[in-house]
Amino acid sequence: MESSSTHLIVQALTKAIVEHRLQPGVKLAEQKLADHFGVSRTLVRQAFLQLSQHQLIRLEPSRGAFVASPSVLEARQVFGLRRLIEAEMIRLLARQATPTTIKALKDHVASEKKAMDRKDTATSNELLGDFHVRMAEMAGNEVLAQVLGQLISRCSLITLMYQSAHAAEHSHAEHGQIIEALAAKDEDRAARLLDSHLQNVEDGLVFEPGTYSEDISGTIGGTMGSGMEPALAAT
Amino acid sequence: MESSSTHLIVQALTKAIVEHRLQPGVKLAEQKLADHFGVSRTLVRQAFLQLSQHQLIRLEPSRGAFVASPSVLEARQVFGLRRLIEAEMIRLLARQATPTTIKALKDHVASEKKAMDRKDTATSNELLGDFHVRMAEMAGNEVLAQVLGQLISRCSLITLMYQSAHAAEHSHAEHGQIIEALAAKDEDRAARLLDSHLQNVEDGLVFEPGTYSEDISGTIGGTMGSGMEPALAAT
DNA sequence: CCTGGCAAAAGTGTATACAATTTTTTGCAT
DNA sequence: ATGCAAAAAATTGTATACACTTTTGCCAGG
Repeated sequence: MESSSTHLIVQALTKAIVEHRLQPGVKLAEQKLADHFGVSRTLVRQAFLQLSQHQLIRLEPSRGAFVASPSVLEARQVFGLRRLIEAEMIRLLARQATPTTIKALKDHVASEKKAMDRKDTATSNELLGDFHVRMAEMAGNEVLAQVLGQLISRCSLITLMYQSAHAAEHSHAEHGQIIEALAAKDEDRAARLLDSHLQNVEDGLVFEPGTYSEDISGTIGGTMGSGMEPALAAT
Repeated sequence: MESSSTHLIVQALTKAIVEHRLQPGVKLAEQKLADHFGVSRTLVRQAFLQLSQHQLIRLEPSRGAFVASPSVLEARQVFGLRRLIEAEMIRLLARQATPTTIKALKDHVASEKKAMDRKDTATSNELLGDFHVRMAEMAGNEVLAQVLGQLISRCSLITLMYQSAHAAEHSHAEHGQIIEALAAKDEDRAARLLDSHLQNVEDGLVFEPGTYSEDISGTIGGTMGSGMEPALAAT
């Protein structure tokens, strides 16, 4: 089992959702997507199942799949869990960080910068999120990295829905500061910086009830891939 | 989407795996299970996809589904993450625990005892694990409860594979102590107790390389349900 | 003009069919 | 007997078919 076709579809849809080319609440029709990817509904459905487990879409019985629109409560809980996990993670990392680790993280932040400089918001959003996963990986716990990875995917959706105008220009700079603290083996400072980093993003969210219309049937398959630039929304 | 039939199959298989009626490495044939549940392979496959995301089975392309056999490394990482998450969780809980909370937890531990008294190892294992999920739920973060729930499922597999003879008779008693600390709003003590609780279980594991044969094709569909008593293996 | 309800269209849920792959069996030579 | 090769059987991967549910569009009645 586990065809790679399915995996490709999952990746394509995840990217589209995380990059906000598919907006929260939009319906995903099986046949349309099947045609778009040139496969049968079977594979699209398999992809749906995986995406729903990642909480990127929600499945309604007999009604279909919709891009998830996380509630305010859920948003707070996801951020809460991230803070909780990452707080400990970074202490682990600080204790065992080698020059190689630091170098890798610095390289990562450098590519963040490159993406931002050329105004490639899609890529820079992705990289800004990946920074945290990178840290988890280097803390030497794949399970942690995996769980955190999923939480961060969900954060992309959340930031799209609730992030206020200005948002995350600071994220990149804060990443740099965190690395410095890690390099200096200053566990406490690193933890403090990371926590306020996450707190900043969370505080930047505007939690207003009932934004986003439920099923503006956007041009799904049509724009997929050629899509417009996504909004800035990162961590 | 999301038929409840699929969900039933997932639950049945999860139960069978967690209760150790299906041993690590055993192959799960689609048609056999389909016949057993009286459905088509389609639904079994959907169930497989979900189980693989929960890391309870692994899918090998063109070869099929096998009950997962977590590596030593993975076992340590899962426990590591649990310790990390639960350490903070219990502090949250201690701060906001109400008499109602305490009552609910006490009731839970009471049902643990009942199951243990009547030597119902399957149920008591389940309840011992659920205790931790209960705490997560009461800490008021569903996302946390959900993530922790998955980790605990994986722990069942791990304890089966690596738990030494005596194992977790202490778990039940330790749960009681934790509740007392929570009731007393003694955050530090609760955290300490929980941490050593998890540490105890982890220490009880014997990590020896290459136990468990890979594909002893056990009587899968045949014994499902009537199965032998599972080993004691809990948290 | 709005509303309720019925029929058609579209879409989802599950089973089955068929192609592709892997595993097992068979038969032959060493 | 043992090992290898080809054939047969079993199993998985994907597509398609069909039943059932939801949505849409239309028309009659208010």
